[in-house]
Amino acid sequence: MPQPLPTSRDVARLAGVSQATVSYALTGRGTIAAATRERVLEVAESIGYRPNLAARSMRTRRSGRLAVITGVTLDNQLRLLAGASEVAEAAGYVMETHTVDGTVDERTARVRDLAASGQYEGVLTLVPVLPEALTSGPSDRDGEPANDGTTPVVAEATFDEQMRTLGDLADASTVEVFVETLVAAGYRRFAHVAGPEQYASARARRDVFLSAVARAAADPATPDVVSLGVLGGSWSGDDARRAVAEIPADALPVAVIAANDHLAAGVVRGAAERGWSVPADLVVTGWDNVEIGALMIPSLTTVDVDFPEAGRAAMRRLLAAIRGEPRPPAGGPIHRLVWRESTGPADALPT
Amino acid sequence: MPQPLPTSRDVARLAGVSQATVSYALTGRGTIAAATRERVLEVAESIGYRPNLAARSMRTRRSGRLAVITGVTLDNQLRLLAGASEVAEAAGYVMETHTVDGTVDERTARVRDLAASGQYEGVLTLVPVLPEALTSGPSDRDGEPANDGTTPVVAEATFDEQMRTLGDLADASTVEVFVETLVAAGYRRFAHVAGPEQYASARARRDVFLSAVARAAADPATPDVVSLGVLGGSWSGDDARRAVAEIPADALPVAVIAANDHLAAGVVRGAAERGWSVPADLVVTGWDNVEIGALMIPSLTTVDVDFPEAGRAAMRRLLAAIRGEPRPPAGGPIHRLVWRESTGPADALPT
DNA sequence: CTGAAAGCGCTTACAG
DNA sequence: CTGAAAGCGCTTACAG
Repeated sequence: MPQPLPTSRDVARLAGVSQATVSYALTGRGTIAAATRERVLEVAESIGYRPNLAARSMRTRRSGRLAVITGVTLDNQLRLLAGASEVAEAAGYVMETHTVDGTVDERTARVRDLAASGQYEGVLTLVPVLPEALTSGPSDRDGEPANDGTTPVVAEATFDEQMRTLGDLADASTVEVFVETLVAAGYRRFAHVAGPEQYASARARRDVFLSAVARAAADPATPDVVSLGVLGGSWSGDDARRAVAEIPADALPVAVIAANDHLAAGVVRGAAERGWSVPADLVVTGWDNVEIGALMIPSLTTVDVDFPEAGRAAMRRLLAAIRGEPRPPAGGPIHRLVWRESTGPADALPT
Repeated sequence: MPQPLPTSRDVARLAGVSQATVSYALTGRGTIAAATRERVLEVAESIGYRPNLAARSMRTRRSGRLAVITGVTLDNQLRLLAGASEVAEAAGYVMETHTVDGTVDERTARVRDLAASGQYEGVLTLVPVLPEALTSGPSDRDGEPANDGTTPVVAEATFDEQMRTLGDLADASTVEVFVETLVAAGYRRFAHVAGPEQYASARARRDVFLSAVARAAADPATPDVVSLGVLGGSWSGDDARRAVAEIPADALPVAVIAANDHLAAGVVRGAAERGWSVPADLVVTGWDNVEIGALMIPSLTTVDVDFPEAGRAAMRRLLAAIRGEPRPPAGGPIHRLVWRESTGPADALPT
């Protein structure tokens, strides 16, 4: 049933040339007369010839394929993948996606395994892994080479020695801006509704929250700033809703930094259930700029994350590593604060 | 720098056997003594031998790879892909994702091209294409073979002769349940906030809305049921918010069927801007069951869509086509109505 | 139960 | 500028 596909030998026979000439005509590599080249291309086209990529790959030892490791949970990963795929395709690579689950060690093992498989010219992981799985490019000054293999492995995010996460997406420094801005606007009591401990981004946001509030409290100008603590600990908006019950009633007005928009939506709902008004009694910030957040009542103050750009940047780093080029310069910032109704009227806050 | 990976010849030499024996030991195909097999496996393991898949593929003429075509827009696609990938991996295939954009004709051409490339054992498209791009399996009674190629092509959704979409995800029949239930609850004036014309799912929801309202109006028991028309026409929640302005003020109470949750959120906000209360003055339904919809005030009545199952089902159909098996039986329903606050108190509506 | 040999479809020095 | 030949790493009849 599977009728044989035409091969370069067929093209050669029909065009009255050798297989080598067909190869030269198609790849544009050797030297070849324009007329010959044209005739070969015509014949190839006419019989619907498509080079067998497996054969080509075996001969050239280049698979033209990249592996991208993604996690199971976040919807945002698709936008990351779209950005990465855009850059990979433009560079002539096909991207294969592998989904991993499990602990850091398991993810790290999976990444090493894919790199060792020899099937790929490079591996990009969008989920954090231990540094030992990564190769460092020739000009990558800031990390010691850990993977001695031959396949470059690059990560969007990695763990440093204290198991903190480094990477664009895990950068939580905008939480500091939230806190400072709200302190300047007069808020004194702060709470954080955190995401799960095992998420690097969740830990980063929590840590920045705690240090920013501590710094404000240490500031002689605002000695009355106080942290009401870290609540929650999952990505469930319903948990966030329940967490509002733990905020003391006499703490109003209170400012809540939620680890993402779903949690922020839960906080709004939890506040309503206690008869609190947002933003009059409680202000809240989210993260991710989910589309619906702009339409909620009140609309959510949040952090817009340029996922496609993060994906593109990560893929650019992988391509550079494959080509032995220096690590490309960082692109623009991928985080942007979006102030909306959930933190009060715009004129009460800086833009 | 790229130090050569060990080959089956290396394993053979080290184990003191022939290359053929190594192949038999690894694939478990020929007949081989248990002791020999074990020794070969040990050697292979010890030198970290991994078969070169390109070479194997060239010899067996089986690539072990499937192409999945996905669109650029919907976040939900990731969940579809996850389901499809689960089934593909379990069957021993690697899945490669290709993103397409453009018109139906362009998408159709792209799918045909991928099928003709000979790189894949099968192609699954999650975006609608014309039937001419599809192959029909040997036992696929309900469609004539259009693609004469050798690579099976299966679609999650396809267009019929009237360019209507057929497929699980495009099934909009639950819109009918929304309308009928709201008519039974006493609502008489209905509006639809539609998605973009070029989306099959948007067209299907609009069509079912129109026919369901027409049917209710034709029912002697409810002759006063009336359609206020189709508003909107994009996936932008902000457009939906503005569309509320087109609803006549004297139409209250009104029931709005929105094509998805983002649009429904826009409708809620648009209603608030006109001083209308949801659900007292206006009830609204969405689609997709986005996580945040359960936390909004009011929470959104919606349709939960089992995207992973839709992906699994589509991949099962592709695998059956590849194996020449009959089309697998349909799984359970992938749509489930979720009644929430945006259509009024639960006790006023059936569950 | 095991090995020698052919061949999958390409590309690439090397001659001419 | 073009062709003959080798070889990428596997698998698979076919002998033995």
